[in-house]
Amino acid sequence: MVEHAQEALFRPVRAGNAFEETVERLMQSIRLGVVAPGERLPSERELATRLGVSRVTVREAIRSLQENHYVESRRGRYGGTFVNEVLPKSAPAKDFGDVHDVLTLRRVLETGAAETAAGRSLGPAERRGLRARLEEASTSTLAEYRRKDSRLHLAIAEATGSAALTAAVAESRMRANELLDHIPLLEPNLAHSNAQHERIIASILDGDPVAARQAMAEHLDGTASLLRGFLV
Amino acid sequence: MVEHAQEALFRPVRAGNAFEETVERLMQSIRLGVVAPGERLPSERELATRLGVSRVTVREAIRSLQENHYVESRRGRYGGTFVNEVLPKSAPAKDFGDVHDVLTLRRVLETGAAETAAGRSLGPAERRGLRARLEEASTSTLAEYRRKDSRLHLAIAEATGSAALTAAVAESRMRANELLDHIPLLEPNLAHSNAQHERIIASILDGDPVAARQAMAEHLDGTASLLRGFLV
DNA sequence: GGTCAATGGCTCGCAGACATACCTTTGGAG
DNA sequence: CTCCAAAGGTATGTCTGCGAGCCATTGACC
Repeated sequence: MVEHAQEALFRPVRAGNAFEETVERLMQSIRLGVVAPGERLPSERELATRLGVSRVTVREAIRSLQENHYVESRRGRYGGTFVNEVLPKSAPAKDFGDVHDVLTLRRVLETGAAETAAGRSLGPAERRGLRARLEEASTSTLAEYRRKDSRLHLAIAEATGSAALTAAVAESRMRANELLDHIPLLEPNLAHSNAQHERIIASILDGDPVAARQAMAEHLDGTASLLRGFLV
Repeated sequence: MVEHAQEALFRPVRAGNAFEETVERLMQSIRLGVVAPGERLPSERELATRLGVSRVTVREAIRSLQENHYVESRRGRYGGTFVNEVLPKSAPAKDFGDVHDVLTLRRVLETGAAETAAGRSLGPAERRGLRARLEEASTSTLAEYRRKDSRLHLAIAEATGSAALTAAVAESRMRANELLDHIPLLEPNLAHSNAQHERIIASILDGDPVAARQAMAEHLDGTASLLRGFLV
């Protein structure tokens, strides 16, 4: 029997209970900027259907987000659950146990996504989307940077046309962001990131997979070494 | 709100119920050759702990595998649940809906894994393990090829030192194998695969990330185009 | 001003999964 | 030959999560 592969295959079948998983997903969609401040989440009934969870569970998750001041709900038609304009600071440190794990997977997924996206022929809508996200990120403030940055990276993953890859990137980014939230974000870093973003997007739009991978790798390695420096 | 990223984030939180997920995991460990024919699965109590599931659920899953002639259980000390020497043929065709999805993610993960593994300094045990898996695969018969092939690829993923990446590769391979089980496996393909395997492992052991990625990409693209040809 | 569709708010009974405890079988060690 | 540890086999009470239905609120539209 192959010993080590078992660790992967016999890992827990579910990360947490339905409630916790649901909270996690909604948090992700907010923290990654998929649903921006002021915007409305899908209705409870729709979320229940899409997340494959009962409405009761969705409501419990939303209540939890309300209590932590991430969202507010309004009743009546045209009501719904809205993301607050001012979001709480991130949770107080979790386990940094597997920094290497997170960073390794992130690097593989995101450099692969950049390369794959560059190798496809993108439609005009996709090209516009990428440019728009790039613009968003480059003009963002320090406060909203992490969210705009994630939206850009998610857009790149989407440009691969693979839902599974997009989901994997979202998951990986969320884990990486948990770590990144604990190190300072400085203006110079931000400017540097923006320059790298431009190179990445340009390479993708030019259809140059090698350059896109290379640019993404440099971009990620930058924050990775920052992280390793701060956490060790 | 970014529309498409929602598809990834608002996907179902759980693939199935605890029972189905457990069956899936045990099937994976058998079909991927992590537990070989004749070998014993971990005890029910251990599986329950590691999979984060009750022993009742583990037993139901094992019963299901028994009924499908994948395993047999023996009582008493030194008993246990053993993988049958002769395994049933794979299930009758599932949905080929997202071939592109599966292949895209597989390519990203496995080329990334090969590159990462080649970029690390591997210990003697890891190097021996890789060579052993290569030997296994190259001397295998047609019948057991898919399993030995998976063991080799999993060993490469393990060599990255990232459990998360290994788990992702296992998951991805399982999905890819479901597709591959429906196309013929011919002697010439097998010989070709073996040659490619040698190049991949050689590049990893030489510490040449670029060559490792390149070799893995060619290897995967071969079966990918085979698949696309047969399924379209 | 009335209507009504869509949304959040709420309740209750059922099925699945769980923890826990105990029973039965088996074969190696002493 | 006896003992007993470790494995599968069984039973029971609890709790989480689900389904389904209904209520309360709201604002656009007529």
